[in-house]
Amino acid sequence: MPSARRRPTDAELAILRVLWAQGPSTVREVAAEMGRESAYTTVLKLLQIMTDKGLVRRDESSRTHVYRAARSERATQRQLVRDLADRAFGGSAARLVMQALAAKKASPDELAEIRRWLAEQDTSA
Amino acid sequence: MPSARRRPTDAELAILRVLWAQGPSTVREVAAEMGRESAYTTVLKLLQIMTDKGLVRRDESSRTHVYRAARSERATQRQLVRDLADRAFGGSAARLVMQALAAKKASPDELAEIRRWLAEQDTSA
DNA sequence: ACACATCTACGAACTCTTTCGTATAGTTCG
DNA sequence: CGAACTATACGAAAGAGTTCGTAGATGTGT
Repeated sequence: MPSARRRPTDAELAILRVLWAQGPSTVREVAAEMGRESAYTTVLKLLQIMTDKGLVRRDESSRTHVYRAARSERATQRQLVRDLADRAFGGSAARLVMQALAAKKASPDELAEIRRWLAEQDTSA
Repeated sequence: MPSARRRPTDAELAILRVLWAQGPSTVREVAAEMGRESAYTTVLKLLQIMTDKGLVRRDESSRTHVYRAARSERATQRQLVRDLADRAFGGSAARLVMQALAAKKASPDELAEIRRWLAEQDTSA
């Protein structure tokens, strides 16, 4: 039984974003945050599927269930980046990085943050 | 709204990788490069669909058609990075960059290349 | 010409994702 | 109690993606 780690679909990721931003939430809270783009039962169904897949955990102790993301935003982002690097960059994170910097202009602040990060890599290596 | 830019699917991306690496190719050449994981007609069907979508161009001048990627590898990579930044990083390329660096250790050479890139940004700005 | 190989076109099946309506049960409150 | 409200569960449909078999056209070698 291969522990095939699947990446979240688009709709699933949209829900995860809400859960990461707001913390544990009910179906209604998630649906409200997503606007009228999805009906209440659509969000409910997605959350049920995501529970089966292990993407979210469900607290059923009260009648109104409360959902929370099973994995952190950072861990999920890492998985997605790794996946994209493998699928489109021959597994090279560095090449992905340079395309990322080219794809959207980073602000001076962001560039500074990246430089700081790189400097830390130097000292810690 | 005809110019709704869709991202290539997994199977499409696998084929594009072959076309980028090998240049314009026939169905047989693509299928051979992909091993026995997909039957010949599967590759053919995908290429037909990709032609309709505008992902590849088809040269029909000889009986055996020759396909080539419609967009460059770089342009496609950029689109994918932008898409991922929007879906999972709040549109911030810089945050994606730092996760990319964390997701897979970059080699010293790669880190040096990134520093060089950053330095160029400085001088040109 | 005939047999055979190779090519494209196309349809059908199957899975996965996404959407939402309806059914049903628990809660609230007049 | 009973009407209105809110919750979960479930089914089904619609769409996208993937796979491959079969049909039919075209080329090749004997």
